[in-house]
Amino acid sequence: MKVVRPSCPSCLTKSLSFFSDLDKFDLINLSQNKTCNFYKKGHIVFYEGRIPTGVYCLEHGKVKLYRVGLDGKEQIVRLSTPGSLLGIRSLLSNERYTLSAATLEDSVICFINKSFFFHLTNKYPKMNADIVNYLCNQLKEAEDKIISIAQKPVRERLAESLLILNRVFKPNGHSEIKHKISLPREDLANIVGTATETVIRLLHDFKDEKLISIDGRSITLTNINGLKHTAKVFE
Amino acid sequence: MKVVRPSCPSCLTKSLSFFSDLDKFDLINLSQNKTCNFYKKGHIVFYEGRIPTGVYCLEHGKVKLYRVGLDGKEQIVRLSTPGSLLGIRSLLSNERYTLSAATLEDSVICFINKSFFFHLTNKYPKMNADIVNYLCNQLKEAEDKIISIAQKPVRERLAESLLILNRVFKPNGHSEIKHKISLPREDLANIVGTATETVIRLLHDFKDEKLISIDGRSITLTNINGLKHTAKVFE
DNA sequence: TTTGAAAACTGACCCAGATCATTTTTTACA
DNA sequence: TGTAAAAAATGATCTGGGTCAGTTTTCAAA
Repeated sequence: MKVVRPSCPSCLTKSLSFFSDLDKFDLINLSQNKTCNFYKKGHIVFYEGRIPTGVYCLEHGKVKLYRVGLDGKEQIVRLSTPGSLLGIRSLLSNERYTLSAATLEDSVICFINKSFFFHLTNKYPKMNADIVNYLCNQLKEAEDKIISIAQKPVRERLAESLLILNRVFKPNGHSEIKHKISLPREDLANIVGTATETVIRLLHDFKDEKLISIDGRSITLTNINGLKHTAKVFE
Repeated sequence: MKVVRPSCPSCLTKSLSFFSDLDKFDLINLSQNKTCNFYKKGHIVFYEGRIPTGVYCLEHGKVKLYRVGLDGKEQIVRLSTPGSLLGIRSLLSNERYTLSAATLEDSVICFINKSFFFHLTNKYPKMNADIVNYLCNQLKEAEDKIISIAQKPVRERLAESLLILNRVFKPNGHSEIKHKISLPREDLANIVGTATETVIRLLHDFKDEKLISIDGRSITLTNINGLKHTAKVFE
């Protein structure tokens, strides 16, 4: 875990994040009050059960938030992309982390301590409003997931998850370009809430149905509308 | 749906709610700015898809929040008890309702319009903090439910749900007294995320195992620790 | 370029829990 | 108090998808 020193005023993900309204002075301040680390793929950012002492800001890379069940099986609850704050829920409600976070690829993650973060939220009311909005969105997505897992068969859920991953894993701003989803089948299974073997079998079916193409470990969606149809997603 | 007129300053659920810090003046103001209705058991408070114009405050009774799937099967996402605000998530994130709300028993529910509600949240910063906390809790509970549905067998989930219902349906403050859970088996199934017949069979098993007693339609938990054990809940 | 460990894949088998059809019990209300 | 409709209960059957035990492929490091 290497220490790196990106500066906040020039941070590329700033515009995506909660810090977009900070003035120049506070951005420099933020730069000085944060610590920033490089995490190799697969490394753990924080563990469930630990007490938060601040908040993590994902600058580059991808992170999974998950919980490990009694039988050792993990359930991925959410994926995070650059600009997201990790662990903010536990910090705000003053509780231990209820999820663990691990990187899905090499990532750069900054850490901002509690007191400085709250100093900022107090100074910028807009930040508070953004945070409320963020929590609302997460709640909506969590409720969607409850309904999806409770009611839809695995086939539909997998199609749904592939569509979501396609959005999440898309390179910045290039929505039209076909890109690869590169995630172990096991992680995919832990997102969908099923067994790895079932994911593999269904991916094979999807390939036969020309919905996706598989190249080694990575997946490309070749028929988005077809997938929406099999996912029974209509909007 | 009868109009009733309980006064906010003397509202019994005030102390449980987000309005506990309002001064006398604003409580009287709130009384005058709200409309309050009596809803018979089973009636709908709001429908998924509608645009919120304010927020509902449950004064008396019980409410289920649910979504109906494509096949007509409903999934209950959450239950609300007196003092809760209904529909606040959609109001705050300025979206349509994503869930429907219906009463589980005769209830009294007040409605506070958007502008007056935001007037209050602006005036009382504590209200904002309480709301953030409330959202955090709901998010945590939603995430718990995702993991529970994805990983636990129905038997464990049913035991878990009975324990939660026992807390939710408990008469005010009397935690030690054994009371009846009176909820149709179908609703119970829609909470757990399973078929009604499966709930009935498992309740029968629980009865045989002396974990609960069944009296007609209502259920009493007779062995809380036993249920915790079958639910694999440890805290 | 080789190689060995990890990931992906395949096949066989099985069971938790869904579905459907029917009977019995409960409860609301005439 | 009787009765009809709703809810609960029971039985039979079926299947989606989990589990286990292997084989094959991929890929990163030597």
